[in-house]
Amino acid sequence: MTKPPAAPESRLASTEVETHVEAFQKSRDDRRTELMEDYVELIADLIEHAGEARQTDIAQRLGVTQPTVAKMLKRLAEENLITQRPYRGVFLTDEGHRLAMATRRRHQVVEAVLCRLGVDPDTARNDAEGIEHHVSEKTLEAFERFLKA
Amino acid sequence: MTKPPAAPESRLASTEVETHVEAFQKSRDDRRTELMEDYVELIADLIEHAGEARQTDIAQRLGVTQPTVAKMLKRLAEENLITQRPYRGVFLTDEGHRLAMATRRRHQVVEAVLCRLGVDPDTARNDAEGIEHHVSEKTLEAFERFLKA
DNA sequence: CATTATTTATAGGCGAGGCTAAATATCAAT
DNA sequence: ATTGATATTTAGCCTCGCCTATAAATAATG
Ligand SMILES: [Mn+2]
Ligand SMILES: [Mn+2]
Ligand SMILES: [Mn+2]
Ligand SMILES: [Mn+2]
Repeated sequence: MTKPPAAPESRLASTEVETHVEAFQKSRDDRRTELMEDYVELIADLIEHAGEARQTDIAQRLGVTQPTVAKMLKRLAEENLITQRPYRGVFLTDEGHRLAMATRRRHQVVEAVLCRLGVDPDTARNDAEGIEHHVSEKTLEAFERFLKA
Repeated sequence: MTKPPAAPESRLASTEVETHVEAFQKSRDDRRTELMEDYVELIADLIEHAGEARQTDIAQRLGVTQPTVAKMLKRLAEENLITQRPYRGVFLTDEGHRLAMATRRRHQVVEAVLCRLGVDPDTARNDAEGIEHHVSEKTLEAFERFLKA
């Protein structure tokens, strides 16, 4: 559209535009859930390794301030991913736990793939922390097949 | 910190925390530049394939409204990535062009790697649109080695 | 050249995600 | 039990990225 269908590139334009916009929309969508995934994954880790997940611990690990964490935890509670007992730490709901485990799996698989491709462990961990949120189920399965081979 | 150094896991805790926080900070940092990268890459594509990049075209491709694009273009101009000539479209500065080419390279390499690993083309394109922004130079080089092998 | 269509600009609003500062509440220790 | 340290809550404030509605400018057309 925008210009009449006479221009040479316009013939394929409409489908091209649709596939393009789909990718960008998925990307924006992923961005909205990235933080929630990092939180539940971190909370699961803290509970397993430290026995509890308090706001200050979470803040320290994420590198943000504690009031920032407090506000986000409210959102996570509203979304039924966690419950809170003041001064007793944060706990995952069943739904939160499922999301945490799914995120952890993706994180591990992505990191392992990077390592297998010769990336050094530090870089692999750092890059995986961002990449993990954009890996679809299909891509994840392809990664797992690659690791098994 | 937080607890005395007596707890069993605390011995490694301090370095663990630092590496963890580094990954999250990189992830947040990448998120800040994601959008700018998508814009300049798209603008380069539009100029090459359509001869010009107007606000309405950009909006249509990204799947957002035109005022959203107008506002973002102001930011990109402030950051010296683009220049604008009203009703004549958007143009990349040298800096913007360099960023666009770097982003395009990453996009193509990531998409190619996914395809090589057996991901179908549509999924590869969609996932690459998000993953590309979190791939460091080291990982990119590993990807390129993998593709050559 | 006057009218219409398209493009761009502007105003105002909303939620997410970050911050600092200050008030509360709990915990720990003397 | 009092005091001091630590943890949590709350209150503003900011920027970014999205939106709708509208106005203004330009382009295209009869
Ligand atoms: Mn992450
Ligand atoms: Mn992770
Ligand atoms: Mn992208
Ligand atoms: Mn891209």
